[in-house]
Amino acid sequence: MEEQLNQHPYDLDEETLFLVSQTFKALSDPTRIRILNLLFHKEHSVNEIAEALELRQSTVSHQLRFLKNLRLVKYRREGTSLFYSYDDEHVMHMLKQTIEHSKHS
Amino acid sequence: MEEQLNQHPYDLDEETLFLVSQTFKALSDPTRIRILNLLFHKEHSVNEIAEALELRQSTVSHQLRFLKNLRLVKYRREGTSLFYSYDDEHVMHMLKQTIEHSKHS
DNA sequence: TTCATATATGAATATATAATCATATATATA
DNA sequence: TATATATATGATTATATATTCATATATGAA
Repeated sequence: MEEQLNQHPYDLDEETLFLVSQTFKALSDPTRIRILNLLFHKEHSVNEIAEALELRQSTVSHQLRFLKNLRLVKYRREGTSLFYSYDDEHVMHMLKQTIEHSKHS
Repeated sequence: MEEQLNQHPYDLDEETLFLVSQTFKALSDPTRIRILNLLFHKEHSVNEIAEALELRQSTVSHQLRFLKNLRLVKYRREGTSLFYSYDDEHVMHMLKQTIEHSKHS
């Protein structure tokens, strides 16, 4: 028997609410935005990202794990390096649009 | 003389970064998502929102202030009631798309 | 196997944030 | 003016989150 906590006609069910909030939360942090913005152009290794954005390696790694869990990025291995690239066209499109929107405001 | 803190070619300037992160932060909280989702259909007073979503009046008021500061909602007065409606088509479009996207995943 | 390099992970900490309570403010009406 | 109703606000608290340091793990080369 399914739980039905949301009986109001114009309210969202919990699962949808969680997914939507998580997606936008991924895009709500400046560091994650900068990382994804870097990945627009091409894939980058963890160290490349850290150097380009002047961030600690562990900071980048933690944030990449966050993005990976939401399937917003993926990676391929090359030796000891992991090259990350984006993995969600819809989210990247939203990000790009909002960046353009913000630049002109 | 303008400050130039971001010398890296593929990085974003601070102002854009702040605007983008704030916009997505507005959409990253379940309560704010539910409020905006309610406003898709029509304007609502603060109490109507609180009742429909089973939230405290002060919770709704605080969140509406947050959304108002970002110009995502506006209001009109009618007696002692304030009727809130959305005020940013771009953001509402993103929200709707992401909700639909999440419902089907 | 040993060493070097790249990345991931866990714990700790500082900060941000959402919800709540109590109360203030504003408007309308008697 | 006095009262009722609707909303806003400030302080508090609990929770979530980002960053950092120290260290573990994994891969490749010598």
